[in-house]
Formats: sequence, C-alpha cells, structure tokens
Amino acid sequence: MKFLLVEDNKDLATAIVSRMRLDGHVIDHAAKLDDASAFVATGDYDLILLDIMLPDGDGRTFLRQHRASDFDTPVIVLTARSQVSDRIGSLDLGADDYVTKPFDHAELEARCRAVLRRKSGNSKSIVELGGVVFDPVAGHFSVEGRPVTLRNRELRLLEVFLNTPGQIFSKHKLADRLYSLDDNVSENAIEVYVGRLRKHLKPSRLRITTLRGLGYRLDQHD
Amino acid sequence: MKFLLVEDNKDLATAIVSRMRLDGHVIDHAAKLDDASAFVATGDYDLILLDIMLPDGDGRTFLRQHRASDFDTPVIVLTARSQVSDRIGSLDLGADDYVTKPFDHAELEARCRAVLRRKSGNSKSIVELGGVVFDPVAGHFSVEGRPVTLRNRELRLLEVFLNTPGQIFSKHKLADRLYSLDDNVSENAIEVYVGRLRKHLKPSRLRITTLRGLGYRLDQHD
DNA sequence: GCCAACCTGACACAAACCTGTCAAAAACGA
DNA sequence: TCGTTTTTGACAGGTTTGTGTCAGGTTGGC
Repeated sequence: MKFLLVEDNKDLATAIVSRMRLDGHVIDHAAKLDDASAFVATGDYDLILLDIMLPDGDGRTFLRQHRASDFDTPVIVLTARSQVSDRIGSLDLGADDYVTKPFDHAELEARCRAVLRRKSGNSKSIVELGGVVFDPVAGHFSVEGRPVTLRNRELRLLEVFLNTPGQIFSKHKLADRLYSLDDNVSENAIEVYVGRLRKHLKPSRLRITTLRGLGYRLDQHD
Repeated sequence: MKFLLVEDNKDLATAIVSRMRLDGHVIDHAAKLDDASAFVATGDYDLILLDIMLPDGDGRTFLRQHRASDFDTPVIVLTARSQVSDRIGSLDLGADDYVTKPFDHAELEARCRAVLRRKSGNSKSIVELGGVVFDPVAGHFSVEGRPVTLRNRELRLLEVFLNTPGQIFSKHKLADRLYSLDDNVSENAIEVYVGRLRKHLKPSRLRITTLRGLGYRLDQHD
C-alpha cells in the first residue's frame, strides 16, 4: 500500500512516516499543498492523509480540487479542530474519514484499513482466488492450503495484483506502487520480483502473464 | 435511497426515522437483530445503520454474519462506547463507518452521504461492437467470444479505431497516434499493422476499409 | 496500359524480458 | 552493542519476440 502524507508539522510527519514504514507501507511526505499536488500527479497513491492547516493554504481547497478532477483516491483528513461543523465540511467535500489530533496511532491505522477496504469494493479483507488465500492484514498467504512465507516486497506485489486481478500493470505502475518516489529502482527490480512471485504461485491456478511492452497481468488459468 | 435502522432505543429510533423521512429517504426500523436479519433478507437496502448494543445480542455478530454472507450493503455503526479498541473492532469487522452517541444529526447525514458516494463510483470502459469485445484495462480482446491475444501495437491501433468508429484516419494521423515524434517510421509500417489487425478481425463483423489516398476506416458490415 | 497506392510474406534486429549471482543494506538476536 | 541472518536490487549474460523494413505482388483510377 502506498500512502501520501500531507502535513507541515515536521515531528508529527516523521512519526507517522516511520510508523507506516514499520507496517510495511510505502509513504511519501509533502509539507505543503504545492508539493502534494505534484506528488498526486505523478505517483499512484492508495490513500492520502491530509492535514487541514498548511502553510500555503487550506487543505480543503486541495480536497475540493482533488475531487473535482475526478480522482477517487480516498482521503483521510487530519484536523486539530473539533467542531462538528468543520468535520461535516470535510466529509461533504469528499473526505472519506477524518481523525482529530491528537490521535492514537492504532486508531489511524484502523481507519486506514477501513477506508482502504471500502474502496476495494467488498468489505472483507481476506482474498481468495484460484487456490490462493491471502490475508493482507495478517500477511498470511497460502497456496492450495499450504502456507507460504513471502517476503515483504513479494507480498506487496501480490497485493497489488490481487486487488484488481485481470488488470494490466505496467512496470512503471508497479514500481510506482511498490516504491516511494525518492528510491528510484530500475525496472529490472520489478522483473526480478515478478519472477520470484511466479515461483511461489507455481502450484496454484494463478499465473502472471507477461504482455510485452505493456506490463504484467494476473490471471486464473484453467 | 432506502435505509434500515437497527436500534432498540425507541426515542432515538423515532428521531432518526423522522429526520431521514424529512430528507426524502425511505427508512425501515428493526428493534432487534432477529428482525434486522428478516428485513435484510427481504428488502433491498442501500445503507444499514446498526446499533452495537441490542437486547438479543451484539450488533457486531450481525455485522460479521452480514459480511460473511457476501452482502456489500454499507453499514454505519452507532455506538455508545468511545474506547478506541471498540471502534477499531467495528471497523475491522467491515463497518464502513461509525458514529458515537450522542451524535449530531447533521453529522450522521453527512456520513451517510459520504458512504453512499463512495459506493456509487464505478466506471467501466469496455467497448463492444460488431461481435468484438475489447477491454483496454485488461488488454482482453475477443472476437465472437473467442479470446485473441493482440500485440502491443495491434492493440493500440485497434483502440484508436474503436474510440471513434466510422471515422477516416489518414496514415499520417495513425502514425501520429501510434508513434512518438522521434521515431520516424515509414508509412508502410501502418499498412503492415492494418493488415495484421485485419487478420484478427476477419471472423467478426468489423472490417477496416481502405480509402485510397485518404486513409482507413473501421466499419460494421452486415 | 500505366502509374501510384496499397498489400503481404519473410527476415533481421533490437528491445523487452528472464534468471543466477552477489554485494550492500536492513532486520534480527543476543 | 556487535555479529549473524535475511532481504533486496543491481548487474550481466542469455533468451525470446515484437517490430519495421524490404521486395515483390496486387489493385484501382485515369
């Protein structure tokens, strides 16, 4: 999962970033709205954590523009204000949830999970497909009933594929989702991980098809 | 919009029901879990408002069963408890949101709107024409039900034609769409690809007509 | 009948992809 | 803290295959 944090408070930002990294997520950090817009334009985020009060404007302006341009990336608003009216304002502007500061990190995580689960359509988190059972929350993965331990990156790659099976993902897109902007990996890294994941998926009925020049696709084979 | 309210507190229930009716929604009311299950089985709801503490059991049990049986009706949990752990529990069980009592009615409405807005955001772009089904996202292409694997360039060419069928595309225009400025290909390359695509389209009712000196056009032939 | 425009099978080549190996980095354990 | 184990991604060499050009054939307009 790849997040974008828009927050100007340096200390809070680094705290959230390190916690999210610990959970195995990729997270980029923007300190102001200008940067945030640039990040959103280039990266492909699963979730945006948005502070309302920022040095160069109100986060809600950003939120309105974001929705107006038809992005459906979920947004969780981080707000210090506690007035009900402000909260409603954010929700009506298209926020998917809000958290009032100061907040418990466990709660932020839970809300992230909940929002993400919603977005992926069905609200149950365990995915089952073609002889493969995958529990992204626990990080468990089993093929034909036999549990397999995947490494972090392999797991995340699988997660991307399982979220929308049948879709083509270009290597660039996969890199976007697996890595944050500042680590620039070669496209070969993706090839390597596709190869590794393929080995794990061998006994199952899932396979990753290569579409030359287009990318990769997860399909279910007979 | 049709809602179901599961709530045992009579006063609160009637308050919510009347407010929702005022907003123009249809809302049914169940006072216990047994009734709720019956309502869900028969009616077709857009949203469920679920109290956690009910006379005949915990609302979360209902929620778990609801999700297990693959219903994707969004659920907003109404809870009197404010402990972080309880809230997390509900979200992880598949609730789409929660509201802690006592709550402002405006806030409940805002959350309903937010949840419903999320659900209705799907857009598919599959094109179907003359016995040909084309899914650009999955890269699937089938003629008369039979799947055909197209190569990168063939796919892109087809995409151009299908976007505006019936229109004439000059070879120059097609080259513009398929190639970047700095690779300068001969016009013959286009002819080659039109030929290749024609082979694939043979069993369908689509054909690419040549218009000498003008270009090509995709049309449907009885 | 002639010329230009178009079609097409074959082919060479480069781009795209795969994979084993390895050093560096990160996570882990004591 | 330091040493050990695991994970990670770059690299290089090998393999595959999509691609555009070419050459020769076909078609159509005048």
